[in-house]
Amino acid sequence: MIDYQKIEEKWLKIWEESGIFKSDPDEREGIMVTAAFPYLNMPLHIGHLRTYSTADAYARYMRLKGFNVIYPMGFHKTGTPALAIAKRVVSGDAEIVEILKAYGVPDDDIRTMRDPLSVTNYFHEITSRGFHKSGLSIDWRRTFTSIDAKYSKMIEWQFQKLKEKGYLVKGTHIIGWCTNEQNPVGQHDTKGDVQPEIESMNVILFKDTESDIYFPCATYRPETIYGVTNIFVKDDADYVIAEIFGLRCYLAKRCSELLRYQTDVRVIGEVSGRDLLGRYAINPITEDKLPVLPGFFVRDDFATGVVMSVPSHAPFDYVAIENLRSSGYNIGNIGYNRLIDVDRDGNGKGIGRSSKSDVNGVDESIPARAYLYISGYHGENGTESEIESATKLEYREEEKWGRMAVGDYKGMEVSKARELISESMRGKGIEKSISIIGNEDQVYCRCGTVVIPKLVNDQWFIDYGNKELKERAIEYLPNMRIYPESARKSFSIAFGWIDLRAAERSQGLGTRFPLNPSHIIESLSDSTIYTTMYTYIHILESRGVSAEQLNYDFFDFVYNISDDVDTAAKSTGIDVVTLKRCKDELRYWYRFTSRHSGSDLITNHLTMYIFNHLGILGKELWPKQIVANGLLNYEGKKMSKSMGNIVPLNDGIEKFGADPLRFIEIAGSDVESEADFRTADCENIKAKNEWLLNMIRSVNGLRSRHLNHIDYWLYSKLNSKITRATDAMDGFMLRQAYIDIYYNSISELRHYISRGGDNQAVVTEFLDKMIIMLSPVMCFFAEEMWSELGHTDLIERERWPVADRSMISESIERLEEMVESTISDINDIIGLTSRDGSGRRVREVRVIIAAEWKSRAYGILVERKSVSDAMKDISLSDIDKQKLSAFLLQFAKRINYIGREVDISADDVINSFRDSVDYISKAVGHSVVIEYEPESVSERASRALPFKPAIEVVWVGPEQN
RNA sequence: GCAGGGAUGGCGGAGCUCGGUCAAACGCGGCAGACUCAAGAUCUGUUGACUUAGGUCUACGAGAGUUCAAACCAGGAACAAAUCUCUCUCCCUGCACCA
Repeated sequence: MIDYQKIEEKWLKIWEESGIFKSDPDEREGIMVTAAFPYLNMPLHIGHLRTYSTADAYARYMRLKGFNVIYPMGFHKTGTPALAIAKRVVSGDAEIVEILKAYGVPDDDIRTMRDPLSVTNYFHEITSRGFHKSGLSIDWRRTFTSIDAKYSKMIEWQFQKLKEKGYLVKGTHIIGWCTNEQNPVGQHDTKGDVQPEIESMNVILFKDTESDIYFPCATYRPETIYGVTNIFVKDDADYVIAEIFGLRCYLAKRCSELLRYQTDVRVIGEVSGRDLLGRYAINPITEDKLPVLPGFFVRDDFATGVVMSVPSHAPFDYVAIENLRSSGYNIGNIGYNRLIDVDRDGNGKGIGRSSKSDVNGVDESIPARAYLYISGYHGENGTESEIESATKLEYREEEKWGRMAVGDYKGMEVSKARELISESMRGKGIEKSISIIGNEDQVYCRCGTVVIPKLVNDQWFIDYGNKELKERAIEYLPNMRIYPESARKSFSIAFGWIDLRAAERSQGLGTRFPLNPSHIIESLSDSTIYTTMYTYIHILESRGVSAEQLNYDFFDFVYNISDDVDTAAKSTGIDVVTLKRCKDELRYWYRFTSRHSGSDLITNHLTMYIFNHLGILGKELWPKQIVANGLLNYEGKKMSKSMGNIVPLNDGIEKFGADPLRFIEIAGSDVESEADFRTADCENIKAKNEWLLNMIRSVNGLRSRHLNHIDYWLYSKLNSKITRATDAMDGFMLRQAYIDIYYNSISELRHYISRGGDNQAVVTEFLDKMIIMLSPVMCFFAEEMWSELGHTDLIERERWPVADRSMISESIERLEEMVESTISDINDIIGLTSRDGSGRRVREVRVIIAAEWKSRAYGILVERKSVSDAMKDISLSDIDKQKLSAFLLQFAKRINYIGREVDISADDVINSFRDSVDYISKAVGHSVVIEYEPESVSERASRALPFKPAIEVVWVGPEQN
């Protein structure tokens, strides 16, 4: 068994000692490969390795191609998740302890995570170790973290530039907010990690008939204004009269308190819900007089606590009305007017068409009632969740297929009418809007408080909506190399809608925001142009330059915004040589950069990466190549905390071996698609590796001698493989490349051996080149096999093989295929025909090779695409007309799609089959004779085709046994 | 809701850019055989249905639609969709202050 751990340790040590991955500028072309640096609030799992190993394979490939390559790596410590972890650990949150344990963090270590810094420091160590063990070819001299003092200096400069160019703007913004902790609440701050979804809702104002106070009714469906029958309030709740929207309104007391966070609310007086009952309000559009009634479903902590009732189209309203009616409550004269027709196929009926329930016989006269029926709600025993689903279904269908049946927009699609109605009411000042948290279930902060929307004033944003910047990005997009190509579209869409992006936060680790030092620079914004720093950070470190020296002059000079080295030297106190080295090295490595990340970062990080480069830096420093890879599943399922199926990176390497893991992640699927790590695949690769190693060890037992047919075949396969694989690599089609390099090579070697191949020189060359090509992916194992093959230098110093085109022979490969397919045909025929139960046995098998003229005739037919033309062709005039037409006519039906065949003479085919006759006999288990069509007496001989010999199975009857 | 992507055989997953060479690569899994005292690993074959000669039929979420070149001679008619169009159903991803 191959001991992967031992091999890994061995080569890690040798790589470390040789310093092979440290690179400085030289006469070669430079390439910098970077992957989005890891955020350190959790250990990485094997899924994260996908990006890093893919980037590594690319770096290694380009090294083999003769480029000077660096693959540097930093660490991201900025932001709030680490803070959230520390807070939860301090508060003794059992859940976080469980999660960390699931990631393999020991109890004792968890207890040390009492502040964000120790959280990130802890994971920094673990992650760094994981990167080493994964075999990433990183130049570790160039590492840093996003909270280093020098990093902060660079970020401050970046924001200075953004400000100068007018990309920083102030504005207002709605966020999730915890009223208890007085903090913004993001996904990782909520119970269950749910993202608070902030939505806006319409509020329509209905004037009280007795006063100038309004009922502000929150609704998603302003178009139903034509069918409002009454107003609902919560009768056992407290209400207030408050000034809001510049008017006096009735609001639920609790709502008035929440709405304060997003608009001005001034409470004037209090009133109980019960007091509101019996009043009347005026529909501002229809001017109907509407009674105020108690609604069982009305909440006094959501929106305004005042609801307009449209019982014909809102199941809750319908149920509330019916309940009141049956309980004897005096509801006055309330009827059901149909406002919207759902008519999907023009027959006037359509309710419930998209539902799976049986909708036959539903009375559609009152839509809300019909939807309740479909959803299984039948009277008294109905549940709220049934009403809920009726509501959803009705909203959805009416939105999608509904047309207005009444009002000013009669006949118009609901979705369109809604907008117009809303617009018109806003114009008249009778519709306003508010923000609400739209999640189905309430969202709670981890402290237990309900999350509410809050309007933030005076917030700084990066203006990615800046027209000129946007245009520049859109224009530049086609100039970048993007893999997979489909990601280019995602970018172009993201470029279209990216707009204001908050640039600062009130808490977390990171660089202070220069324009508001009490805030921290938001952590996606502080990691956009940091890749530049990889190019010179080691110079600063080795020259003992301090962070304080890194003023704006330094960065202006290094980033080529200024050429004034003397000013920079003077104001920074850094010597001219060092300054110039920094500048030169930045330009050297930035001539070609390859940026790697998961495809999930296209719409945020990668887009911001591009925009910041384009916004601040000169064109020579703009991004050149982007690679966005898909994610990784484990045993067919997404890895997640809740599924408990997370494999931490370091565990994964120990369990599966870095190389098999890398192989599956890098080459197991196309870059763009989701990869799947399956243990079975991993075992399969390990077994193949065993076989390869044994193969290599057996090479010494072979001898070199003159070349046979099968040796040429293997050479041809090798060289055509090199051509294809190189093309695939250059197009970032790693999976395709490695099917050829790995799987196909192994089966070719197997075939070679089964055909009696045993030439040492041939096998050695095949293995040498194959292993070199394998090394970008299985870096440790390739190194080990390379040394097993007797090489003393590191494989990293080798060159990617170049195909010897003279060794590629289509005909040799085709002949071999013909032999194989003939074997399989013979087996099929025997299998099929020996089922007759007669007990007869095969005496021998005749393989009849087509006459020479057939391949000539076929070639002409392919060219002419016409049987008659081919018949007339003078070069075929020597052939018997009858035989010729019989032969050609069998292709007539599919004449337009028969392809050109490799040109092989009948002699070559015969020789090849005669050489292989023992092999064929063995494979079919019967004696085989090879015949040439013109000389054959077999009645099947005429069936022979140029690329497919005729087969005759000769039987011995049972009586002769 | 908005935007993007997808639906292929027991499973995963190619192919669909340029409709005929696709019963559909490759890998799992299943079955049979070899090896072994045995199991595992490995190797070989097989794995839609039917079939006594290399073939036929049915198939690529559901439903509908679409069109072309050529075929010993002459005149006439005509064929094909995983792949194109539309509709539906279902699934996945992103949607902002969050890494």
